[in-house]
Amino acid sequence: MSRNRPREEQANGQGDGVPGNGATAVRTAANGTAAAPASGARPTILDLAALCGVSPATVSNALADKPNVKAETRDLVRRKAREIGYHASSAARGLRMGRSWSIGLVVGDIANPFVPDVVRGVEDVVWRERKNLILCNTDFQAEKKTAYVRSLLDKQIDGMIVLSQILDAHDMERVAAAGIPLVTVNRRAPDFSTDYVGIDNQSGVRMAVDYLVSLGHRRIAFVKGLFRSSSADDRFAAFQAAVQAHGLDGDPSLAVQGDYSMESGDSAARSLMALSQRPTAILAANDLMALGALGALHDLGIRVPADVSVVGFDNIQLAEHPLLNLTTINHPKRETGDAAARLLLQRIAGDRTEPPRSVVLKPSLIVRGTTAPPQAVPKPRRRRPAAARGTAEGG
Amino acid sequence: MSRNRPREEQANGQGDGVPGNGATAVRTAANGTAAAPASGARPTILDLAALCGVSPATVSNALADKPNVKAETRDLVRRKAREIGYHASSAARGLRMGRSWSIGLVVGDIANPFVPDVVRGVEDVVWRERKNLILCNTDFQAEKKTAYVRSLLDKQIDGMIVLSQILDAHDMERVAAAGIPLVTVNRRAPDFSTDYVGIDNQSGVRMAVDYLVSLGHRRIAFVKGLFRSSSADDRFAAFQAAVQAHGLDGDPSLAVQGDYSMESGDSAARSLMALSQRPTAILAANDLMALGALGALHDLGIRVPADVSVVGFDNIQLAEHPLLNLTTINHPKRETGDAAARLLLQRIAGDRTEPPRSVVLKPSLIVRGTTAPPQAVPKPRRRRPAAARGTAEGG
DNA sequence: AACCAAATTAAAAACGTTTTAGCTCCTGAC
DNA sequence: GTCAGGAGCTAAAACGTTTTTAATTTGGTT
Repeated sequence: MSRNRPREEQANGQGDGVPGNGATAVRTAANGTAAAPASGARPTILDLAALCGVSPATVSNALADKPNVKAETRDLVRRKAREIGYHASSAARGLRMGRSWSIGLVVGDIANPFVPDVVRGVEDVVWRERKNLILCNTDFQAEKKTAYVRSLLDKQIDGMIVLSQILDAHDMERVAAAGIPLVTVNRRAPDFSTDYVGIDNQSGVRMAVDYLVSLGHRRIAFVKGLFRSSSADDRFAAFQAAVQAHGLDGDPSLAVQGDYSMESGDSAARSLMALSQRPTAILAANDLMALGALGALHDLGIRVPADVSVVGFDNIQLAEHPLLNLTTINHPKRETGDAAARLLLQRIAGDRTEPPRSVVLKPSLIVRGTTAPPQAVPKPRRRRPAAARGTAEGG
Repeated sequence: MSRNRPREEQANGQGDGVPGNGATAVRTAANGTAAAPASGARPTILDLAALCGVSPATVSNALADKPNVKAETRDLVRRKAREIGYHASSAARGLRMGRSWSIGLVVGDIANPFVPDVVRGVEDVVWRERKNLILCNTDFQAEKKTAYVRSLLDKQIDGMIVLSQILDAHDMERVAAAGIPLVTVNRRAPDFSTDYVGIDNQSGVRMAVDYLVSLGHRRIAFVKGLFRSSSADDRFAAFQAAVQAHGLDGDPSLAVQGDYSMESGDSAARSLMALSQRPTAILAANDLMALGALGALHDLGIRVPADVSVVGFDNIQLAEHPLLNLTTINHPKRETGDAAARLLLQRIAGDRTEPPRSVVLKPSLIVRGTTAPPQAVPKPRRRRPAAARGTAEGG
């Protein structure tokens, strides 16, 4: 190892007395006393220190822009560092400082079209601080969740964002014990103990129901989401409340269970259409199920929106395709990720003992082509009923 | 700090002379000599060693299941480790061993519906080895790409997967110099120097063209993808070759430039329909553009597939929705991620000097409802022409 | 009883940083 | 001419592992 004698090197470099003289330093490195790193291995702070004729401590301080190093020296170090392509080892730094400059992002299923958009939001702000994102896909399995959390803690992540699911008590406790900040998204910790970002599900559902009622609908069906994922309960509860508020028919057979998948939306619609007294409108707890319903209705030859109106929730990217043209409640996905990341970064930088904060984003109604007054046009279907309505943001 | 005197502790534990005696060890820990970790801080290997009355080296060996430790001791250590919740610090381990058990995944835009599916494939296999995935979203920006690569190298990642883009020469060189394995996906390194996973674009496009020709189409338009993303050139070249092979009209105005976005598909279709001599079929380099075209045709009142057939490429999730029902070429996305991860893991575990390998996956034709013989039904549009065709896998 | 090989374990040296405590100049004030 | 104080730097101690080398114990033979 060439770097076993920094002492000599330092004396040498110092003796030159001209720290600003790059040529001298280069010659020093090249003349056989071997300040340059071994060819293959990446340079360490010792190599750089030797090359600059200063101590590792000074190199560290110079690169960190600490005030206790002469401007001249700082610049020299910086220049040489760039020259030899020196970059501090994250592992060493992490070990010493007890952090990793990466944040863990725990999602249920990255392939769900809702998720990547919020991931984008997170990435955007995390990137600005040059932190890394560790993606953990749990498939909603408890075991995988626990294992990932443990792994993240071992890595001493700076913080953690959990999307559309909750950690079990043990994991939660571990995270708290490790003192790493946690932001939950779309699903609150049972004890409200963490920072939280979500959407006002109640007002979102309310908007949808109000709108349908304003169109004249009285029998409105609801396709529920799965309990384990984002606030399905909230949305259903809100639906029930809204229905009651309007004094509508609270027929329990109008509420059917889905699991947030397109298939479940498909079968939900089929079972609803099999009812002796059909609903005139279907509100689904997410867009995927709404789209599934749309597909089923199409297959059944039931016209949308002439025979049945359909409303989704989330406003995923493809919902606005002219052939789908789904009326839905917009969930600000990117903003959600953005807010979660901001909250997390603030918590990381600031006081960890402050009480938990919440950010509740506002949904909005997006009226497209799958909604109309009930029994509107009992004639043969026109080319694209209500398509001319276009995309308008309501609320 | 309670852990400042491991020496005494060890001597103490050793004096007991009964390493197998758990009770003794526990008493040792409890009797005030402080073998237990300080309340808040997480336990280190020293704490555990003291608690078990053995040296840190033995603990390490025991946990790593090295053969040179007595079964009895190993079990004791394991038990106690679990008891106090000991987990090795990744930073320390990484520093010592020069690796990080995480792999970097560089994507252009996670919000592109194609991407999450391949990410799932990667995650699945990476998870099996309990490695972490660091997600890097480059937005196809050179600067962001370079910065991420550097950050990944600082982290001493075990390996790297780059999706649908290429690293510039400098970055490539850095990665090579660091000796970390790299797998490129959908886009080969210019010098073929890395492992590669892709799809046979040529045969995919060929299938699509063959199918359209077999339906009777002679004027087939092509919507090109953007150079910077996945093998747009390959697909266009393959299109030209196929057209030529069938002796079709090679009218250059039938090839229009897109950028893989839905909007570009929309405007491509509009400009194609503005031609004095319209194409009877449109083949797009990806599904998003094909769906964009579908939307535009719908707006223009042009019937699909009666007036114009549309074929996509990739088979993204929503392409199979009954209302879109897009005929397309399936790109095995999950398998792509799977293969890339496998290749990478093999390279990490095995010989890094072996010549680079390639995995080229086979596309397949998925016939759905957006294709039909040209001029098939010049009568008023039926409810869903060709919908009954359903989903059949061809090829 | 002594010796040897094998089986276990311990000690110590890395790994590459950051930070604390001190050291050495130098400057200006007394 | 000394002293205080600050600027600029260095030495050395962590941080928590793994691995190499050395030491010790164990058990079997003579």
